[in-house]
Amino acid sequence: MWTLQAPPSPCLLQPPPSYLPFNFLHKSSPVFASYYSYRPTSIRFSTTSNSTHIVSNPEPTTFGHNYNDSIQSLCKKGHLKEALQLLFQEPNPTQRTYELLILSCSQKHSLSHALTVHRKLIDDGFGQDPFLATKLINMYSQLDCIDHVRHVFDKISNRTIFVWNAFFRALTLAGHGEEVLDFYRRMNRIGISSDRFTYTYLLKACVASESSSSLEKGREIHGHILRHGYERHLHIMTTLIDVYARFGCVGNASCLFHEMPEKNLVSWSAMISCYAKNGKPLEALELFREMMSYDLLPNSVTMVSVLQACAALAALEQGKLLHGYIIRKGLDCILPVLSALVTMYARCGALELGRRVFDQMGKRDVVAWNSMISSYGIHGFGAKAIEIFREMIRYGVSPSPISFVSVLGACSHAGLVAEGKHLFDSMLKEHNMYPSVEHYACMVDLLGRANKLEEAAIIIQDMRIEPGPKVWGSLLGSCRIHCNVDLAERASRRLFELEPTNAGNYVLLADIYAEARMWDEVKRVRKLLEAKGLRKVPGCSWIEVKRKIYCLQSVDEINPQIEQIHALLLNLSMEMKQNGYVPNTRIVLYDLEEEEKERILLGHSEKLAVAFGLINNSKGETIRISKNLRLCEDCHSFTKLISKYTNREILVRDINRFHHFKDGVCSCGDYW
DNA sequence: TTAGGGTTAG
Repeated sequence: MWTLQAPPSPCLLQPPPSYLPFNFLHKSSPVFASYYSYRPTSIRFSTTSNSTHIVSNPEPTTFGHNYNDSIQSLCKKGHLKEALQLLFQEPNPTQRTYELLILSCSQKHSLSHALTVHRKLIDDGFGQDPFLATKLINMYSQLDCIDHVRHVFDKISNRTIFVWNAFFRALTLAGHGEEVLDFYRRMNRIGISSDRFTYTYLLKACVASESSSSLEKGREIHGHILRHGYERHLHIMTTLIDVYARFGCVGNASCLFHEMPEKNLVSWSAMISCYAKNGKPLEALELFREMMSYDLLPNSVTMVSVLQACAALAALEQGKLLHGYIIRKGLDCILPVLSALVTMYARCGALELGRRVFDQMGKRDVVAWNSMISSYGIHGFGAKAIEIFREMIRYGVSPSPISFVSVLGACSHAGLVAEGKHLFDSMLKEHNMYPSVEHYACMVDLLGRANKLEEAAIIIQDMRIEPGPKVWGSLLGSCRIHCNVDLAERASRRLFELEPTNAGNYVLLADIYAEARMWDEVKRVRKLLEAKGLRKVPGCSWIEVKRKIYCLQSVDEINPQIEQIHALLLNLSMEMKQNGYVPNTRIVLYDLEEEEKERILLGHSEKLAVAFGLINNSKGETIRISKNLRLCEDCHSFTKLISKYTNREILVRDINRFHHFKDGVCSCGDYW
């Protein structure tokens, strides 16, 4: 159907009639000029089809402007209210008009204006336009209004693949990954084919889904991708690498990456990030070097992952080189890069350098503040972490859930129980934030470490949400420190149900039994571990010597200096034994002769790294080590004595925190 | 019209 509307009256150049919804034509209003330059001819073409609206209003005015140009110009300048006033003046807004306004509502993050635009759009007969439905879904998604997203999706009858894709994206962003997969099945049942965009959203939905079978679903989508011939698609393959990375399937990710026929900076960065995040920092740095050898220049995103890898390795010299590169390439004004630098320096033991980067930041977002809070935390400066936390609030930055995890973690490392409790209580009272499982886990850790195990158990009992594996894991960890067998058995029973394949839980329980000399129980847990085909994560320590990073493992046959290392450790051990060192053989999980247990203890990766540092570093140079697990009691007391005996400063960062050994004392005050 | 990688914690 064609509708030819009456041409506008020439009186449009006169002042507007008084019935206009807004008094927008005050001379100071930015819309004033636009209004008077607008002279549409308003020929509107539309069809009755529910899928197509060809509505056009393209005529330039005498002044070289048309209506949509005016709307666009107002939107660009951020004058959304005025653009809306203009909308109500126009008898024939077009699809383009609404597209511009929807975009502007998203940018201005204004739900009230969004609702106005949406209502007017329906009144003007665009309610079934799939193009605009897609835009509306994106808009409501950005405004965090998932119910409005659902409403738009429910109402639109012509659901093009664009509409489905936008809906999947919105649901995923809102954390409803599980639902995406249900709708995907529905979409398949009614015979709508996916396109390349659908697969990337489906994969992201698998990651967002909290179901225990998310990985399997991801693999299923991978199968669909292969069946539909997208296995060479750059974006889909990159997303797939990221999905496997997030599930910790480094092997799968690496296979895909190496089989990709075409790679770009994003795919390289995704793989580097996968290694950095999954305990393979050396591989991350190696891949970064390889990428650079192809003259592919890293961007800020790549640099963040590489800095993470340096942080994991405590590779200070490498980190400094990267900092130089970041400055040369002008990436030192990008907030995530600066936050990553703060963390890198702190995790490499150079807290002061991290603080310097933090102090020089012109602008600080909550992540930057959190980086600094956790940096003080891992170094054991709990009071300082609380001070930074308070300073952040004074500066007007609202704490995020991670700010609380960081500051509570800092209290935990420093044994600040009362302060931690107070901060925990302030979450709801002062910041209107309900504690999550992570926060409860921090509280259990705080109380547990401080040997208030029963109080920690009561916290779990009174939780308003289901205690997850993190909470029970914290309790089990505390039972390990204070050797509480009864509570450990309770915690591990739950953990074995919740995380049947996490080897770490079985090892912790076996450690507790070993410490209590309950050898039959140790054997039982070990058998359970073997029956499930699980393996203890092997301990490994990294050390940087003359800008090169070395990895030492307890069963190390790769290092050419291994014999020299063993000999040095044996000598040191014998000499220190004469000066009071007693090997803590109780932590060895096997019921062996004392001598054999001592030999096992001397083979711990952290001691090998210390010896390697003593052999290869210059005299007096600080030894910096990073370890993938928690430092064991024996390595801790051994390193304390070595620092005194060899007059060396030794920095060891374990999975939890920093240990700064000097003159026979550790900065953690033996509380870790 | 839609798309891929990143920052903070335990």
